[in-house]
Amino acid sequence: MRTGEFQRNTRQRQVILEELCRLKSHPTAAELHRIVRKQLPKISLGTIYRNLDILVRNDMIQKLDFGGSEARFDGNPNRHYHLRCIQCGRVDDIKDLSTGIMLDDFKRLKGYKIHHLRIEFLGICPECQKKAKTDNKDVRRKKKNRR
Amino acid sequence: MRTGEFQRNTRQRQVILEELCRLKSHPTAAELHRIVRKQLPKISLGTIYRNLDILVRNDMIQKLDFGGSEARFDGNPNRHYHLRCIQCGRVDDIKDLSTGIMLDDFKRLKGYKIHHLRIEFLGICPECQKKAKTDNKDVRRKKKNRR
DNA sequence: ATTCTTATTAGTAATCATTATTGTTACTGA
DNA sequence: TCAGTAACAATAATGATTACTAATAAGAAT
Repeated sequence: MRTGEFQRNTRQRQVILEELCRLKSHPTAAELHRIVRKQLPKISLGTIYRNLDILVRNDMIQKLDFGGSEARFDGNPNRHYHLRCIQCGRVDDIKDLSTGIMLDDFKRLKGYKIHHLRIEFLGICPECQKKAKTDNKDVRRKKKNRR
Repeated sequence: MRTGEFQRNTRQRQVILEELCRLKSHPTAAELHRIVRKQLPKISLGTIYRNLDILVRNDMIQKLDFGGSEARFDGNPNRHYHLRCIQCGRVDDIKDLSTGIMLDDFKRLKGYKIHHLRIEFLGICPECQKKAKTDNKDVRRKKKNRR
């Protein structure tokens, strides 16, 4: 699945990726739509969503869907940390986490007034692990019985 | 705003808070609706949402709105860390973060298979800080000119 | 206790981000 | 050249949440 889930490199997808990577901001799908439309006036919001999804699945970009309303997208696929404004929703990168933290003891970071730090562990819970196992068995059985 | 934003202690709000605090799981609004309906069969989903919102604003519960679809709610208002299943959306508490991490070096935690750790800094960006200042000025001016 | 005020409710409609569907276009490989 | 299909634009559908409205009931005043 790594590379090449998609087999046609359309102009739409090229421009979406280009523009997203060029931007230092972390636009929402709608914002990106507005930007890409300057080059491709007929492109639809659905195409933006569809391609962003594909690019995420191919690890070429990141989807930043914290709570709140709209998800935001980051042209940098490498994991790094983010600063989010709880008022306007704006998202900034943190280049060097450790330095950033040392600098002023969590109170301020890139001009932000930090309210709190959220740490979240993402993984697969025990039940879903079990389910995945039995699902795999089912798949194997089905494969065997094919045709 | 701390306590007493609401002035009537309705049965609906009591039961919502009670049930949420009793549960160790972190139910969605819809799940909580199903549960509370056993005691108050006529309660509507809107009432659940409205009261959860009020309780959050009064720091009596927490809203856990990571990305994904539904937000989840936690009857414990004190900050602590969470484990989230990226498959089913289930959320568990982490009681002692440091011990938890030491235990098995991020690979496993409470039976979860950890995929990654998300760190997010939440705060107010420089622009919103400026805006807040001018807004306050406006408020002061308006107060002066009252009546 | 009874009345009064209005915060809160149930029920429902509206909103908004996102996803799915549909009919069409245009690659791609035979 | 043509069949098959990825991807498109346009638009409808979905699903969580919020807003609206008339009815209800909590708590104060009488």
